[in-house]
Amino acid sequence: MTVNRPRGTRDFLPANTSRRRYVESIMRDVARNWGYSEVITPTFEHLDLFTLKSGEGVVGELYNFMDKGGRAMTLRPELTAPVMRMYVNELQALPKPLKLFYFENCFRYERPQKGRFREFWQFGVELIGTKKPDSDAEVIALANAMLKAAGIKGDLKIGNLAVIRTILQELDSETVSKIMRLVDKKEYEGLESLLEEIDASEALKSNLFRLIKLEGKGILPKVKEIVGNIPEIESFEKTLELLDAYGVEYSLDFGIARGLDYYTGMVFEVYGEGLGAQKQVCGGGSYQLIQLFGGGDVPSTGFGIGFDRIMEICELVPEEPKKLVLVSKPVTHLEAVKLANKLREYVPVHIDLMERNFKTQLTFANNIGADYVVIVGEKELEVGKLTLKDMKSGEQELLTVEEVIGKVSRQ
RNA sequence: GCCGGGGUAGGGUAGCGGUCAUCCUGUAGCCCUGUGGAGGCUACGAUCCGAGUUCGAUUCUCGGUCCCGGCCCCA
Repeated sequence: MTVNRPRGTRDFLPANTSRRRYVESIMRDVARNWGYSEVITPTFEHLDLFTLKSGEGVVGELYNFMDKGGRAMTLRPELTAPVMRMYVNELQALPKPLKLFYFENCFRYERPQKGRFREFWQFGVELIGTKKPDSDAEVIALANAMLKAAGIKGDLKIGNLAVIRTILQELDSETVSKIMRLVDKKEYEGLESLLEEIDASEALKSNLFRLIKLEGKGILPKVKEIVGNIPEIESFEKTLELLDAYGVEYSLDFGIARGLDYYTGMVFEVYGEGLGAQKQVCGGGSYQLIQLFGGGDVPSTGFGIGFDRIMEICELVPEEPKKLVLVSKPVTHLEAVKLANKLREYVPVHIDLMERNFKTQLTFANNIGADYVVIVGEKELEVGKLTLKDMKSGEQELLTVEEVIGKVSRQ
């Protein structure tokens, strides 16, 4: 009987793993260069953390369990809530703005499909303590920079929930949620019948439909016509101005509603090219969560990047280091081991571990795509040198250890 | 939770009620005890699981499971 991977999980083979690590390191570098610090939170948390944020309904999509002390726990389904919890628990006194990022695996009990797994990796950023136009702009620009660094082509759409909330202000919050959901999905027929059902005013209906049908970059004046010059628009305008300065390309979409209610103002999403039904690679916005977890009235802005979806369309390939195989004979093997120790300070070195004969060691070098073979044989040791063979050209020369090091570590 | 398409050695495949289940590739070893990529030989290795139909099931039926895509959901 063989044991298989749990459903919705993946094994990452060497080539894939090295690609993932490579892209990961590129994205980490970008975040660090923007002044963000990495944090790690626990793989599992109290179930409450997530039901508090997303409602009891999420339990169905969680890998939750009772621990041996009878506590309700769950593997984390996302990282914004844990990071906010961490902030409330121990980071409240740090100077603002507080700039954090994370890159961890998350777990959701869902039906797997293209770009959706039960264990998946999320890269994300949280900027805590401000909601000025500059902070919104920086977060969007950082998301854009990270995706760009990973070579991802996608559509960036930016919206602002204050606008739609202004239009819907006369309605109760439950109805607002329903409407936002339909707006987000662009289900206009369903929206129309819902508005009919709740007997919404003509003004509301026409304002709403005018708003969500606006597209493109220069629509802000029209938005002002619809909702008036509310302060949020002024601030939003500054954010966009800053984004232009950052050189970020985007379009506006006031139909972005982003699921839950804690998003307050700016929201944005990025859709990757070349993905299936699950093509959103990045989503974020400004939100209010800290109070919910027992902290102060502190605003934040953040985003999450679906790393697995990035890898699906990312074409970056890391440059592999030169590989070297040491070929030895039984009588020279100990010398070869000593040499391996030395060479491993410079390049990845393979040495025979299977007591194979000379020829088979060479075949092995060929099979693993070695760039160099260093022969440690009697003839070489007699004259205190080594044979370096270039596996591409087949050429070989007799060199001292220092000369070998010089040659193989040159690139 | 729902819908569709799938599941034959590690990877890729053929067979589709009836001899020992096909071929390619891979891995290990040998031919070949100091020179790789070719060739030959040998070994390893599979019908997803369970029930049913049948004299007989890899093949047909049902259920499960897993994979792929989609729906729902998407924090």
